[in-house]
Amino acid sequence: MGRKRITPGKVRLTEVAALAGVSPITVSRFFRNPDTVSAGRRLRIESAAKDLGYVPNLAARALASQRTEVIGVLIPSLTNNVFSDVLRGIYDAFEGSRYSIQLANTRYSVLQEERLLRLFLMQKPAGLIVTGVDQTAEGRAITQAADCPVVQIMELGPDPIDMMIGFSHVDACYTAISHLLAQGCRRIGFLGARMDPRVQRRLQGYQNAMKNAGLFDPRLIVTTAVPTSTTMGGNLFSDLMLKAPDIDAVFCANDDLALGVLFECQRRHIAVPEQLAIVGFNDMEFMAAAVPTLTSVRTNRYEMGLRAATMIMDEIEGRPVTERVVDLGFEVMERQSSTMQRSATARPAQADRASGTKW
Amino acid sequence: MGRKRITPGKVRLTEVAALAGVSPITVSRFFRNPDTVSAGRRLRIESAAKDLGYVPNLAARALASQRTEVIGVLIPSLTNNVFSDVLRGIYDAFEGSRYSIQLANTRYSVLQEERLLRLFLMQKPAGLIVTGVDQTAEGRAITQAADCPVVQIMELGPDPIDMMIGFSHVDACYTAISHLLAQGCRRIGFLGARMDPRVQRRLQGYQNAMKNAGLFDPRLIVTTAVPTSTTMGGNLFSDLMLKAPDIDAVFCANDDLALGVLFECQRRHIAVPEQLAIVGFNDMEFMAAAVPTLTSVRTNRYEMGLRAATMIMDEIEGRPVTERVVDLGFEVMERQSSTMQRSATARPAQADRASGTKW
DNA sequence: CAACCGCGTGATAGCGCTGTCAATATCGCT
DNA sequence: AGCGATATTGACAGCGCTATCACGCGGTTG
Repeated sequence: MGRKRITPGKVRLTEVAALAGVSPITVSRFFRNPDTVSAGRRLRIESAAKDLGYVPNLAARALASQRTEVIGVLIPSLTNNVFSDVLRGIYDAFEGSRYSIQLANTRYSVLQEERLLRLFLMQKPAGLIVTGVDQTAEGRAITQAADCPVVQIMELGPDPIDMMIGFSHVDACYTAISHLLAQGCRRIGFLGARMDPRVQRRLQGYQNAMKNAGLFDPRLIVTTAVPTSTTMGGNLFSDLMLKAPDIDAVFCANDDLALGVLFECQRRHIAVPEQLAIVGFNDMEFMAAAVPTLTSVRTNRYEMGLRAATMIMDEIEGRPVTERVVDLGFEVMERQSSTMQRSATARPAQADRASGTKW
Repeated sequence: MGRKRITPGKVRLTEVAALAGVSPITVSRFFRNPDTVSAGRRLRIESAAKDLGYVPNLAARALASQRTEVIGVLIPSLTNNVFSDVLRGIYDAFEGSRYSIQLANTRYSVLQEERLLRLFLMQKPAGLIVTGVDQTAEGRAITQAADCPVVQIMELGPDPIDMMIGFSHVDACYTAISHLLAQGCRRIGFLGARMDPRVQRRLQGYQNAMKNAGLFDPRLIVTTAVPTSTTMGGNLFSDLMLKAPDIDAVFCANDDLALGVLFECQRRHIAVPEQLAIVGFNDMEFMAAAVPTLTSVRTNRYEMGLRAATMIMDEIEGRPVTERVVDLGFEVMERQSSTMQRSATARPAQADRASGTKW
């Protein structure tokens, strides 16, 4: 004969309604949209709820309303600090709201991403934040089919699923290389690890810049599929020195690599920037503290997370989102490692000892 | 007269049951515990569910069963990479399980932590992972009252809420300082930022070691409440040099600070380790790549997250957790920045230029 | 002055699943 | 063969909330 559950001092909508002298549905309305309830009842309900210590049951709400208040966030890595900045922005934006964040790690795999997308979507999330623009066709399709706001973050692309916020990695790298060219560098190496889609777009920007300058040489490019690390920066740089000992600058697809290159230069007594200029990407905090200070491309990661979250909430709550594709831009932070007063002649880096070491 | 919702091709437990020729409750049992259903029906249900593309409705499950499958995780910071390693372990462990992780950021505030604890507990989570042992009394009480497994991570303490996994920060720092003393260092500085409870315990370990050696001097300690950063490492070191110019070693409460100190030494032409030994804490990846390589205290953060999650799952699923307090230990990774063959006489660091710089 | 609108409110009937208990089938044993 | 014990299975009645529709009421409209 069914369950005979005893629900002792449980506080439900009904209890609040009884105390406030209204119907349960009115209490429900009060919690979802106070404005639809007349002022008098509003006050009575409010105090009744407080007196009883009422806490809404989210599972019941989700079941009855057929939707959840979960925001799904898909990022490729939990270790890469680039994403922790974005995440902080997202969490800060949703802090105190009724939405809760469901975070998942795609590990840079589009297949994993599609699987997780599917997993999230079957729970009918209130919104979705996904990294990058390289979802599988299937993943795009099911995401588009789900009618919830979606923001793609970290980069820009021609065909947003819904909304988009990021910057052009191609342009960012192109600009960084242009800066090196303006400093008189001619043999500029490219170091990249992991080679996820965003790093590949940076490589594209590098190639564009070098080809435009008539300086492209495939031997200047050294990459690996292995995840990035400082140690890897040193290793990649060592490889590069074997392939192209005459380099006068290195662009690193991220700052960890750049730090590794700096250390390797110290090990090899290569003067930075006199013999070799270094430029990184992301502008992590340590770049400005290094000796010499390291040039990098600043990206607005915290703001990206913050605004992505805001766009989602605006969309959900019916506030029109006019800017559906937001370019957050970037800035080349020119520091000691790439700025020099010198002639535009190439000076190879293959020295065994530094002559005018600054550090 | 109630809703007349049209539920077109919706696949519920009932639909699967109809196709499989069993009752809905049997299908429900099949999904929760396949062993309780006879083999014949098991196969029929399995294929029926697959044919129909059945997806369980988690909200309905949570409402009916009065519990969720949410694991709450409370960490103090999303930026500090120490926690991203732990998180990675936690996410890896729960990957593919039925549990979903709810992450929240206490921002190093016990009040925030208590608020979030309350927030989580009212949703009846399946488990809870909290950072550290310094919850408010109120926070401890409500957490203990909730009957779900709880793991405190990152450190150890005398009175676990439920389970605990970490290591002794006091011992770890004591051991690191002992290493420096064994190397002949006498005037060992302590640099700390943020000064959260764990850093304070490291300071305690430092004080114990220095007092035991009869070398304690409060002027050797420089701390700040500001969050840690590489730049801050340089700043704190500069302060220390003003207060105690005769230091021959610096212990940094984390690796960012240590890197900042290294850079500041390069700026000031102080030879490491000849004039100044440096030891960090956490053993981030870059420590082994620096020039000179930097000594640090390795902690098993990934494993900590992994095992905390495993303990939670074991507890939930009725597998007895015998080791309810796990000491993961630590290891002093002795590297160039703190190892030297030299006499035990103090050599002050206040040089203006390096004589035998290695880098 | 009837028709109409919109606001605030309430009654009703689920949302899709599981706890509880009863019923039946299966088995081992005396 | 008879009996209790053990696995399987099912019926029923909610879990706590919200979608939907209905209604009353004051104010506008033609």
